[in-house]
Amino acid sequence: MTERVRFAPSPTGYLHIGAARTALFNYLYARHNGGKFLLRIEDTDLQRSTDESTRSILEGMAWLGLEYDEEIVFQSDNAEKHRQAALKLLEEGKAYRDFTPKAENSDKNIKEAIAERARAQGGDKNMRDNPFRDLPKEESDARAESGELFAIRLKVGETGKTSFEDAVYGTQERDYSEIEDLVLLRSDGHPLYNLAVVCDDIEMGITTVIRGQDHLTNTHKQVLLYEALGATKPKFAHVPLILAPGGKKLSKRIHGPIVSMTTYRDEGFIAAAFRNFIALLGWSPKTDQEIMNLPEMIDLFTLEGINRSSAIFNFDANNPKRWTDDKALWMNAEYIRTMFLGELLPLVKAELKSAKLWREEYEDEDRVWFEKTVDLIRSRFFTLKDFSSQGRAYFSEDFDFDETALKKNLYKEPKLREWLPELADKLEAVEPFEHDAIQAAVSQFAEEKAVKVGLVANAARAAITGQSVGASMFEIIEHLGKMRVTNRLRSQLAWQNYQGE
RNA sequence: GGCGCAUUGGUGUAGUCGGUUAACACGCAGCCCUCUCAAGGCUGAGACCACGGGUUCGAGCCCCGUAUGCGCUGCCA
Repeated sequence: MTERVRFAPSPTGYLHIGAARTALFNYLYARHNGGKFLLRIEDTDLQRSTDESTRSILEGMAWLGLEYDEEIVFQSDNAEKHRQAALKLLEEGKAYRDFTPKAENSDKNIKEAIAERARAQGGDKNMRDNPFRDLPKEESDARAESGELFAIRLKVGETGKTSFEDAVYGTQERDYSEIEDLVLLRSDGHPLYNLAVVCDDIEMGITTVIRGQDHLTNTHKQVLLYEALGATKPKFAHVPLILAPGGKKLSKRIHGPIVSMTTYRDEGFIAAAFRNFIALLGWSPKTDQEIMNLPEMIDLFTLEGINRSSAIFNFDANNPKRWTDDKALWMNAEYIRTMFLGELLPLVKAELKSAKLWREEYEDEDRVWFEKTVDLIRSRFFTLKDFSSQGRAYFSEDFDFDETALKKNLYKEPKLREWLPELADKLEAVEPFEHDAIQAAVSQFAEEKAVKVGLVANAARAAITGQSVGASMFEIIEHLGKMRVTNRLRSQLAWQNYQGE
């Protein structure tokens, strides 16, 4: 039987990092087993669902390269089928009408309210005490016909327990006494989550459900539904949650854009790198290999490799250098410096375009120069953003001078103000304008001034690139060319704010 | 409150049928390389494997308890 799995996000916000990982795992599982990866948008909560969210989820998945098979299923389109299923269960006596008037829940602090109520009841709550549970059919029918509103609840058995085999957490059991008679259909006829999920999973022929561990207890209710509906239940695999530092829940409200997939795209992450990073949160190939491309990941992925404890996504909101997980940043840098140049170029192009630094010549007569530039500077960069910030001097004459570069490499030796233009004159005469000849010229110049080569080279770097760090100075000089280099060395721009030391 | 799940260095993870100096990666410190910074190479700090009891000649691995965290407990998803 071919495996069919699905990713089923509710469109109530952007694509959350945890959801993205769930999608990834589903995708990997499907591809590893030659199965189908389906997408279902769970938009049954009309109040909170938005098209904007759906678009953002789709964008995030496309960015990560998670292509789904078959048409997207919108859960709201199936509402009528869900209702029919509930009615069928009612007909068969497996569900009952509950005429209790709907309690108005203010959705503010609803979680706390529920927990509070549960605490007050203690552990003695009898899940089978609904007065309408055993209402005679005739009376129930009569009240319904008279127009009285009712919800439909599943009639959970008096004794017994549900059980299922979880591929990650092992055998799971739950006594019926712990499961309430869950509402299937709201009194306004609106089908609820558990019913909708089960109906759709059956309809879509889902064979394995891979989802967050927060659904582990929901699964027992769904197992009951599969049984009532006479359907065979799929395999289940619950994946551990991704938490914020300190083991707290990673939430949009508290942690902001750090949890959104789009943030990483917008902040210059390589999709392959981020995908690689989140794959390793809660899953391991059980080898020392960490850098994996998609085909390798697909090849190595198994449910057995998923572990049970939740992972912490590390970051420090107060430290700009650690705005997101260290390892994610490292991995992105690793990808930037080792990926095929041909794959990196379009990404750099997009970044330069958005920073208004892109010139069409880079794809035409300056193509080779552009490629060499990217290759020259990429090894020190962490994100694509660095190409337009730290790397700005390579693409524009209008760049800023880094404060450290100014103080450490220029202002410390005031004579450099005269020396640099002199160095420019010297370089002017270098022919051919190549690495070794340039190095010889700079060394000679340093010797004449009786200073270390490093002093001159670092000063030149500051004046030419605005940075205190970067590639070999001689390579940079050769690469940028005589014209730009001499102009920048003669320019007094860097000394504008010099106030003496 | 009840029920469920989890617990290996700061973080992500390895640890086969119980016998290891508890491994790898990120991060951190130092050294080498060097015109700087990365990269690379080398070295180091950091975990009595949450805690307490068992079982055993021997436990990170098995059992029980406790603590902590998380999840569920809704006519939300």
